[in-house]
Order: sequence, then structure tokens, then C-alpha cells
Amino acid sequence: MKIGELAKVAHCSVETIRYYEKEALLPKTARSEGNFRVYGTAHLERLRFIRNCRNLDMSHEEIHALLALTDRPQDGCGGINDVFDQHIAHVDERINELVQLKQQLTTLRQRCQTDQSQQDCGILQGLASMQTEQKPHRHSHLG
Amino acid sequence: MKIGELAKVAHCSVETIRYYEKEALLPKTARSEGNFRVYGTAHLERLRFIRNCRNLDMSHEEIHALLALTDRPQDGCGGINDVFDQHIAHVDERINELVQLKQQLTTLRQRCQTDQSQQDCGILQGLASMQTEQKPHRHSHLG
DNA sequence: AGACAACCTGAAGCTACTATAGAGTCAAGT
DNA sequence: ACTTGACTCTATAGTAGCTTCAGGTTGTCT
Repeated sequence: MKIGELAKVAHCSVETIRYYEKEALLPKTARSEGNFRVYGTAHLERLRFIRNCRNLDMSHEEIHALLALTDRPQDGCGGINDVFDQHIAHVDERINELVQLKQQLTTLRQRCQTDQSQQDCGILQGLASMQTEQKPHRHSHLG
Repeated sequence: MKIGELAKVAHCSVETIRYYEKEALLPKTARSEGNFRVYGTAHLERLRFIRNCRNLDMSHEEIHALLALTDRPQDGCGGINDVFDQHIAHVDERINELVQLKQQLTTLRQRCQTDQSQQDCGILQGLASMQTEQKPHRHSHLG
């Protein structure tokens, strides 16, 4: 199987596959006579695994960790569960941040209900006068 | 006021200020004899405005739009309200995405409750067998 | 005069790709 | 045999919003 076919069956782009190889998420493959990458079903399975993880918004770092764990099957799946739990915690954290943010935005939005003069616009007043503070560092890799 | 002091009172880093200048969020300033940037209260106000917007997770593009609007005060604040509404919609969209994601993750997590063999781990089975699909394109700039 | 903090510019690094340029490979059609 | 076109290759730059670094200048204190 060449890279284009792999991309098609895995529902991702050719460039993404080459990128994953460079990032060592996928191993370097054998090459054909003409220097084309040649893939088998093992590659497809690994790529599907990676794409599923990405669809769950895991970072490459998390996926690397998962793949390293699955490369040692004798270790059991406790480590995998841990990575997963941490990722869920990341998502949860980000949701909470965004909910708080929305609250702030909504409160500010209510300060101007009409198209009036900028001088009287409560939103602008808020943006100008809010207490600027250091944003706490984000642990989650989710934006 | 020199850049270090401005950074202190605006609770951001010196590098961020220089970056904002390069991005034209802040105007180019006058320079001292020794080529140091010199700031006044107008700069501080603008920087506070920008930092407040960033704390609300607005993109530089959105902030540029807001600043352009405030540079024409005679236009009223309707445009500003629009930018704001759109941003709230972005946040809302991202929250919904993440809530769905968490649902998926939680469902998958429940498939493995103990540290068992990888072969029997429901999470790994899920990650291997889930239907890989194209993720819909994200409209929000929030990651 | 020497040390040290604060400042300057320009470039690279971060994430997870996407896009582009320029060149090589391969199968099908004439 | 030759051309066309689809596919592949490598290497590089761009995206957002900074942070970090290298290497050099300015200002202040002792």
C-alpha cells in the first residue's frame, strides 16, 4: 500500500502521515524501488489508533506515551488508564475555564444592549477598566 | 515610562509588549536618546485594553477589529457589540465541542475499570477499533 | 573603571499540522 | 518511444501568540 491509499483508508492527509513519521508516531517504512513508502496493515492499525486519539484531542505527547505503553503489553493497562484519566481531567479543566469565561463575557455583554455612542458603551468601559491580571498558567494542552 | 515599567503595571512581559508592537496592536513609540521605547498613559490604557481582551480569549484578529472600531468613535458601538457577540458564540461552540468530547472519553473510560491485561482492556480496544472519521473543521479560534 | 540590570534586534522554538516549490516515478494512452 | 497526468519525494515556510535565546548597547551604582 502506498501513502495515498493509506491516507484514504485512514481518512487523513498524505502530509499528515509524513508528518507523523517525522514525529516518530509512525515508524519509518520500507521503500519501493522508486523510493515510495510501502505500508502494511500494521501501519494502518497504528495510524487508526493515532487518529482516534487525535479525534479525542490527545496531544502528540500523550499519544507517544500511550504507544510506548502498548509496546510493552506485559505491563498491563494500568498506565493506559492513567493517561486516559489525565486527559479527561484536561478536558474537564478546559470546560470549566471556558464556562467561567462565558460567564464573564455574558456579564460584560449585558452592559450594552443597544447601538449607542462609544462613550456610553458598557462593554468598552468594561474592557478599558477591568482589572488586568495574570492569567493562571494552563495545564491542559487544549486551547 | 520605559518598557519594563509598562510591563509591570500592565502585568505582562516585556517581550509581549514588543510583540504587540510588531503585530501593530500597539503603535510604534517615541524613542529615548539611547533608543529605548518611551510610553505614556495612552499606551498603558491601550495595552490594558488588549490584555483584557486576551484574558477573554479574543484573538489578535478580533482585537484588531475592536481597536479599529474604537479608533472611529463617531460610529457608535454597534460594531463592537457584534464582535463581542461573535466571540461569545465562539466560546459557546468550543464548550459544546468539549462537552461532547468528554462524553466520548467517559464512555470509553468505563470500558476498563481495572489494571488488567492489555488484550482485555476496553479502552485499547476502543482506540483500535473506533470508526476513524474526519473531524469537522473548527470555526472557533479557541483550540 | 567595572559590574550589573535593563534595554535593543533578530531569529528560533513551541503544537499539529497545511501548503507550496521543484523534482522524480509510474502507468496508461497514442 | 513519447507524452500526459497522477502520484510521490524532500525541504521549506506559514499558522497563533507568544517565549526564549544569542549577542550587543545603554544606564546606573560603587
